[in-house]
Amino acid sequence: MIHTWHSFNLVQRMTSSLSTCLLNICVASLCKAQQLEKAEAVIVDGIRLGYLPDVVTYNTLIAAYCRFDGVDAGYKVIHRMSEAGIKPCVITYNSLLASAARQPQLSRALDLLEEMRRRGITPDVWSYNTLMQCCFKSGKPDEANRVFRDIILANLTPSPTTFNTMINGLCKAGYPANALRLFRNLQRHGFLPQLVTYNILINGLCKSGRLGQARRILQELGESGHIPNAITYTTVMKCCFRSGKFEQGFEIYSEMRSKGYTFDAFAYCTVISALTKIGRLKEANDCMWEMVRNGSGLDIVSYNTLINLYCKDGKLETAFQLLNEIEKGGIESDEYTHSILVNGLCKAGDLDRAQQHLKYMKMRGFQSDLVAYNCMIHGLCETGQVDYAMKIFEKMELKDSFTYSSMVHGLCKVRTFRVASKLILSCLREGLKILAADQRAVISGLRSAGLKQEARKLRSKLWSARALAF
DNA sequence: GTAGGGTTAG
Repeated sequence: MIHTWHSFNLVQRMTSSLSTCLLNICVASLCKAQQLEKAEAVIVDGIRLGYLPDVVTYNTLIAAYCRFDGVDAGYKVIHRMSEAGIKPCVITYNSLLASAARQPQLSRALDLLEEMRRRGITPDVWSYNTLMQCCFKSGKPDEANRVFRDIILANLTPSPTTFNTMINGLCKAGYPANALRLFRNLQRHGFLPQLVTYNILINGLCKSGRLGQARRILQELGESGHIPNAITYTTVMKCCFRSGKFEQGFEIYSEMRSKGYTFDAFAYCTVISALTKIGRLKEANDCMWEMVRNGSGLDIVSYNTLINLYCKDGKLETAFQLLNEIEKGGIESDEYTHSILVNGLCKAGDLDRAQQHLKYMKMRGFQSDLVAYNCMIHGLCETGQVDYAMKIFEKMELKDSFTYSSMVHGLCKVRTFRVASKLILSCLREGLKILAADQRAVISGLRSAGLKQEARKLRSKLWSARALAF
């Protein structure tokens, strides 16, 4: 009797776990298809029919809400989870943390961590890795470093991701030398770099102009036994384009093709923008159509690349049409999209419309409109409206070396060398550099205008600024 | 449930 009862119980348990498993598969596939409301409905129906959800069901749902709609959306599900009598676990909170890191919202991430501890859920190395990533993305490398030290000093075993996140974060924060030092230190302590690690480092070193070191790491990657993947190829290709070695970059592109690597939007955009930059528009167009044919679901970066190509090809109306279409399709444009368009309008000589578009950008409130303003300054100077450019220049709160260079260049064109010289000096005070050609133009301009004393003074200031740069 | 590559201006 007892034996029968026991088997019955076992069968019941097995059936119920099987039904939960089915439910989870169903919820996961709906979440993947971004049909979150349907997934929730399935959970409700499931409960009615005896398919009981478990922590995995809710974790899947929360992860999807976090990915598609942000932390708050994910967090709301925790209440429904509790109502169903299921307690969140460390994975639940790690999804929420990841979402906070993506934004990034550092204070939110710290609150979540605190809440975990309060609820008796011990954060694991994933939680801390994510927190580190969040610190880096919030522009706080020191905080990230502190978390890193905590991981090492606490009873947590750092994972390869811990090191990769740290190396990547240091590169992105402008400390590639520290990243390389950490990499070497870890190697000395027996850390075997993963392919990701090499990719991170090659990219970081290349972007900071350390081509020799990047090449050395690429060579080490070859000797490590890892097979470079499409990401490695795209990274190295981009490195070549950045340093003006276009032919070498295109060779890597051919090699990637002949070796049968699958092209994704990252690879296509790298090639299309390089071809666009050097005016090989026919090839850029061919590549673009190949991407459109092959690529499922182009994102805003891909569209920006296409819009840029249309602008450079003189097809401004097509560019604006494309913008309309993508926004109708629910993809949000960003500051790149509109800076590209402002630049296109300036290059086409339509300064009025460029300025209108700049106003529109301001109204939409993008993260930054610095590049668009720089294009405007440059465009106005090129069309002889230097005074107007200067007015805009003076109103700009944020300026960079492009802003100063364009303005100085424009002032030289109308032989206003004294003002140009003043601008160079304030540029130096802000720690920015302007193009050497524009520096020379101002010095020789001052001289030719008989302002020899001022020319000498500017030259010596520029000289000491260069001397102090390292 | 965490980490890597792509888009703009002088």
